[in-house]
Amino acid sequence: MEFKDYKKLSLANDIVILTATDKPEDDKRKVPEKTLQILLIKRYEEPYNEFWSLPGGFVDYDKNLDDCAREKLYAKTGIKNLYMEQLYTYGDTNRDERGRVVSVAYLALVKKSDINIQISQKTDSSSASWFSIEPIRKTDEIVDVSLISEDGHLIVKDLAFDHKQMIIDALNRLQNKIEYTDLAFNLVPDFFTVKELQMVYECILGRAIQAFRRKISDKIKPADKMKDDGSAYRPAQLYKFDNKHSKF
Amino acid sequence: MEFKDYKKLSLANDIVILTATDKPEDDKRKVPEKTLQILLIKRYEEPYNEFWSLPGGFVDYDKNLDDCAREKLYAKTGIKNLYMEQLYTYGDTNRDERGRVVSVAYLALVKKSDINIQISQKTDSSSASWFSIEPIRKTDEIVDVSLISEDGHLIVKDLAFDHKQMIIDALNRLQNKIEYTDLAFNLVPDFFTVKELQMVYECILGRAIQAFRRKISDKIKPADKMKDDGSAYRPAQLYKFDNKHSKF
DNA sequence: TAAATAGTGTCTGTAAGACACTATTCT
DNA sequence: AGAATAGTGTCTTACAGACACTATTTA
Repeated sequence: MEFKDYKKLSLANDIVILTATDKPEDDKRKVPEKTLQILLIKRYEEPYNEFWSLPGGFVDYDKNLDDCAREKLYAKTGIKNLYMEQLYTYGDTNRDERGRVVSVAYLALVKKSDINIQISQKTDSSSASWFSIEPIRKTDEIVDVSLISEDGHLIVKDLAFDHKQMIIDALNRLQNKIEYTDLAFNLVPDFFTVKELQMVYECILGRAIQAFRRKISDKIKPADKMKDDGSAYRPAQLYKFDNKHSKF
Repeated sequence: MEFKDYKKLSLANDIVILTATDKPEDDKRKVPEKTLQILLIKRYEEPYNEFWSLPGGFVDYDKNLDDCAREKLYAKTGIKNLYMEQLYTYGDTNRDERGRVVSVAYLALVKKSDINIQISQKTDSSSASWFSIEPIRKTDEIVDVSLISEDGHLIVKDLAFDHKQMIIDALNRLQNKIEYTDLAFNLVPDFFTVKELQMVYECILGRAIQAFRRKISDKIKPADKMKDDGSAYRPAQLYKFDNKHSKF
């Protein structure tokens, strides 16, 4: 038994893939701040030819929704086990001029150190690139973003479809959830300093945090390693995530 | 320009419509506790013939996703302006044996006093009914529910499709959001006593709240009315929602 | 007067903001 | 020695939990 065709429509995924990276810092003695980065794909077809867009594609009739998203994520990053959650479903009639397309957006968090260089190889006829995110806030809520490419240029054109709104929604989700979950640990290496973790929290929240060390002391445990990158002053203790009471 | 048909699938809405109502209380001098209730529809077709299910239906190709849900909600309740938010999208391949159906679930909150009696008239060849919800919690999270009809009987069969999971997800969403938003005011009449509002919070959270009056004092303002229902002892001040700093 | 609700006062513990302070390491 | 980070101590404020207390009304 099947449904009549008039009821059917196209369903897509779009994935907001975020990572945290060091901001360039001239003074090499200072601990660099962090910025969020997002992976975007350049389109080479209409509509929105030559616009940047979120990685995504149509949902396969025979696959679970979550599995589809995870497969697309793997194709772009080469990582299998990483954090992903459903974000929101966008279903306005006019969001794709080719016809009715409803899109289920996902939010994924990756450690930059985990990413495979397969990225550009796997993507066919389209180029992928990381962009730094500069959120624009109104009373703590993110209402807009600027995106800056690795060579320092702003994206001047809008993004394809309603992808900018998806990014804004994803950033707000992350900003809210980071306060009561342990999502931030998906954005630092397995071994990290307290300061590094703090920089991740601060760039997501857009504000400084006091007494940070005390607030997360029960979520981390010291590793038998010290940071050793030559450029710093006093070397910092490296920690790892203590997932005794992890909350995702 | 259109997409190929093999990409297409069926998209549905399901709506979790919740309200709060007084628990039956033998001692008429006591302020009654509140229970959450949910509106369910009895199916009279396969699959899941004679099972209870969430109100819903297929998404119209020519209508925005949100508008579709709002129209269905209006058809069931006769209310136009009420609180509704998108809950989650359920997309496992095996959730409907007739074929691939992805469903976008919504959560709606209604004041029992606002509901039109149109309900049973508007629903064609299917009967609608309210069920009291008894959540089952594990460390504060709701993991299951029992549903009790107005004549005191438990639903013994499971619900249709994955609708039970949708209800559980909706209740957890409500339980979480009620702590940092003003959603609860969608579940009390326009004029309410502090105790009545507290009963709504307590039944959603599943625990008692201390010093409730102080915590919400800046969200309510006294109305020029007192409660007057004959049965109580000292009559209580009626308040209304002060939406100066409302958060939804 | 008893019983029940309406509403206030106050103590205590916890956690965050603010910020001064000590300790350590490299140039 | 100076500069920077690593890490601690402590004061204050705010708020939640707990619970005793007063006030008001009707059976």
